[in-house]
Amino acid sequence: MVSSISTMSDKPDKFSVPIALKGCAGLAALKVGRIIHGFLKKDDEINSDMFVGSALIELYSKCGEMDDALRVFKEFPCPDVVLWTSMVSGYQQNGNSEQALLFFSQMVMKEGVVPDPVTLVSVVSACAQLANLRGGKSVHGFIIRMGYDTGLSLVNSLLNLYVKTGSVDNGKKLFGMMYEKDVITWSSMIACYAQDGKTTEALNLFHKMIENGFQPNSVTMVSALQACSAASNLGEGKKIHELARQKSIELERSVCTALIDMYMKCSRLDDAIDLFRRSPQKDVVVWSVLISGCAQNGQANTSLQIFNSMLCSGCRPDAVTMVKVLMACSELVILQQALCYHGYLIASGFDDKVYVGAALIDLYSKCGCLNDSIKVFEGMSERDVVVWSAMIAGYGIHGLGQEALRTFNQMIETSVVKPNSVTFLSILSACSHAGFLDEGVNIFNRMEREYDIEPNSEHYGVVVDLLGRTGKLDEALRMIEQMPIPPGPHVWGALLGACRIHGNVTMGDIAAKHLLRLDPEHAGYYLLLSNMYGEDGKWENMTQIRTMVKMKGLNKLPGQSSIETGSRVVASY
DNA sequence: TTAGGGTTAG
Repeated sequence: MVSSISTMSDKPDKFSVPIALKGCAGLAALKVGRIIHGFLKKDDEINSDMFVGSALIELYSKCGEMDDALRVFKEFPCPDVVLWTSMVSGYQQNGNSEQALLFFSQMVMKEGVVPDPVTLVSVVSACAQLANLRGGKSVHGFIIRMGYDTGLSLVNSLLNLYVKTGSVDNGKKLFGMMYEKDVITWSSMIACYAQDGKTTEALNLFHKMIENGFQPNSVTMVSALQACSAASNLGEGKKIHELARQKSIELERSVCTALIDMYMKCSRLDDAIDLFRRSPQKDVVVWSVLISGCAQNGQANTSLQIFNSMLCSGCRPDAVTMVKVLMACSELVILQQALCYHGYLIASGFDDKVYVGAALIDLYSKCGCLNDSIKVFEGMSERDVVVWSAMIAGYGIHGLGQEALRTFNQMIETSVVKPNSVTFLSILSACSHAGFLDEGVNIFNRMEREYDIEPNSEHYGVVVDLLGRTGKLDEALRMIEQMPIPPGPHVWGALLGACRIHGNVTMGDIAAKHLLRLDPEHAGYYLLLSNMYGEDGKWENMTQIRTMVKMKGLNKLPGQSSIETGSRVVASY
């Protein structure tokens, strides 16, 4: 013991230097690391040691200095697989996965270095980060051929690839074949289900994991909470909250944020705000959750107040925050303020993000400035399905059915983007607003046949509305009767509206009966019904309905509008 | 005596 200490204190050698460098990397102590590196340059033996080299590369990549890492790497004429791997993983962990894959291909193709399981973990992670399923799958094939497919870390990284690319089937298959699983395996599979909206599967697996004797950690809980949020499952969410409290991780940043989001999605503003107040680190993510949560719960004004508090607290907004703020503006139809935020977005360089563009398109079209939506849309170099859908919806809101159809066709014919369920809702409602019966019905029929998208209750609602508006009441009713899923209140509501327009009280009665059963608290439907009776001279029925509304204490929500002068809202009704 | 890897919040 004594002798080893005296050896250590003599002079650093190729054994002690990597340990010291590793310590620096762990502490992100770049300055100290650089000093050590400086000393080494005088000693050729230490400097050319590959263990020292990889420790240096690790230090620089953990500190985000990939240029320095590359300089170290280049000093080795024949780098071994560990040095190559350090570079690949360094690029991957610094978010430069393209460069990681480039390095990997150079290593294998040009230098003939055989990758080992550790290299492949970084390569698979790079594919996952780029959502490159094809590349990842071919690496998966290689891993099987090499017989590496029993290493837990490597298989976990493959599972993560399927999570990130949304390939639930591949993930499920791999998960089923794994004979060795750890908490990361279970957490990844839960995330896979949760992110795909398979909330029941996610929560079932969460319970199964506990039954199998694994302790969920904060990562597991975040995914399980995501499932609760998506399903608005307050009961399960509260149970997970209790579990987090027991494990004293309730206020850990990611858990706390996910909990706040869950309470917001379950309309429990008070619980969400209570947690926010208690959260020790208020970063831009948790502020954004609060801002979007308030807007989603009909408190867009509060959203903007919270945004101001956030700025006052010194927290800088990012692109996601700004999108949430724009959504709140869109809700409040306050254009002047939104214009300032658009200016800020451009100044911050956030405006090149696809989801920012989509939010701007939505904002301008909802504020009545369709031309600005078009300008944003046309200025975008990259358009995803949300962007296309927002533009189609924008034309729809403005009654420009022809333009909506043209955009929809342009999307299908000229881009690789595939329409999703929301796109169809947008185009169908554009057809409905414009009274395009044949086009709407045609698109509705193609939805499942050509795009394998099952229409949901909302899609049916829009088509019923379309049929109803154009007077095809019998067809509308037939469609409802033949629906493979139970018709929601929107569907019967659309029929009732059509019955009122066309004075068909008999069918209106049928629709109303279903509606009052499905959504007995919705005052608007009672009003629609009583108006219909009134127009038909059925005063007795009308009085009956109005009495019912009074007895139930329901009030139709007053319509809201704002007046904007200069940059402030001066009145809100 | 020394090295490189896998899951997390909007």
